[in-house]
Amino acid sequence: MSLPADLWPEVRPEAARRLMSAAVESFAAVGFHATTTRDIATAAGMSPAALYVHFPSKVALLYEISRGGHEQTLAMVQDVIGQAGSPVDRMRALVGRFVEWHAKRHVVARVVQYELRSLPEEEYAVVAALRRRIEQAVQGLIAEGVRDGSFTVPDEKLAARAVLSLGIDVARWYSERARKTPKALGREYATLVLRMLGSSAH
Amino acid sequence: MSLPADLWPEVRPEAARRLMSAAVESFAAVGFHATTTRDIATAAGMSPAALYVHFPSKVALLYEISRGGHEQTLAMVQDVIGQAGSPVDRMRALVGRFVEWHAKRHVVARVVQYELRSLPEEEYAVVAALRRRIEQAVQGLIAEGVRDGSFTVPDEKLAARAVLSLGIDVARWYSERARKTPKALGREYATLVLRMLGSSAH
DNA sequence: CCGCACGCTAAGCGCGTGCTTAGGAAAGGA
DNA sequence: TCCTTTCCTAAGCACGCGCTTAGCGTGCGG
Repeated sequence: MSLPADLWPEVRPEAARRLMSAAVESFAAVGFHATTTRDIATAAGMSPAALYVHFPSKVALLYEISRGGHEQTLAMVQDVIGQAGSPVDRMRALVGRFVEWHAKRHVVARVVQYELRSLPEEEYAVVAALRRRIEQAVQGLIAEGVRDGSFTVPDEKLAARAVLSLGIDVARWYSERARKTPKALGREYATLVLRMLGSSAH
Repeated sequence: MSLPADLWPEVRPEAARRLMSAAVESFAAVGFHATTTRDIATAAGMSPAALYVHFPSKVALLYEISRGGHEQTLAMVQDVIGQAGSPVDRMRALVGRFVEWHAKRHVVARVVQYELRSLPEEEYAVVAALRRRIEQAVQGLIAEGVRDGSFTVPDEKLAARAVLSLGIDVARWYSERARKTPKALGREYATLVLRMLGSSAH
């Protein structure tokens, strides 16, 4: 379960990035509370005290990872939805990219999606606001498709939730041993989603 | 977030059941590792030492909850799939029941679905075997539908995984504040799934 | 009525945790 | 060449954890 060094290329110094990478691996593997600062530091090739040079606390490290991952996801969703194209085309692209991201980055996606409750209240509120924006963007796209007749769903909010569920749950089960590439998975899931939304154009 | 006392009616004595209920609540709320034996015992109205009268360890408590939940789920899946009826009818019933179970029992479902990695290796193997049987049963039903022409999916295994993902992810987001009842949610998700599987009979 | 068994508690143990502190090494700038 | 800053380590602190133990109370059976 390797983590590309390009996950957070902008993080400086390199030692902080190594700590984040080590933290992501362990948070994904065993969870935030089962991960110790000694685990993180050792995996980063440092002593436990070094963690506190770069981060104020262990949970601050989780917050950086969580916020960054959510910001990346929101930016990607907004980028796709903001493109020109029919709701069907944009939904196909959105699901393809969303699922691909969760498959390709399933390690960090697992932390992003499943360690929310380990965040303190204020930090959780920040991340929850990002999540709402993602869901609202997807729901908006579905509403557009309903208006122009491409989609037929009785409950737009529920449909948005189902679409996101499929992508989010990829983080739970995808692994390097999966036979399907992230891109292929994204394409197939896009087909499933368009059918689910009642689109005949697929 | 209340838990019906009928979740494990067969567990005796009543003190053990109170401990399991308290454990489920806390495991669902903050996770296995963030839950302490003092948390569990206090919520059950006992001292920490009392836990060890009924369970050999904290993780044994988790295993009881996890195995029981998986057995209930497998029994329900096998019951539905074993009924007479077309693949479309049985899939509609299956998704309806599966989603309803995860919504209604979202607290224990959250423990069942998201605390697997906290189980020791041998206990995990037992639960993983139960999960494979669930997935194989769903995949078998999809294959039947493909054979009789009711479903059209390029990848039966992936379709089974997507179907289960929708249900499993309900455990993550459903709450008492959800506007939709578990039964209504099950019905709507069944419609979405039948469309997803390419069935026109819905 | 007495003794035994069961269920529980109070108190504690040994260990591991998140985080702190004092000091050292290396690099860079004056 | 010397001083300052940055990054790190070794060592440790205070606390909380999972679990154990000795003893008590209650209920039941002989």
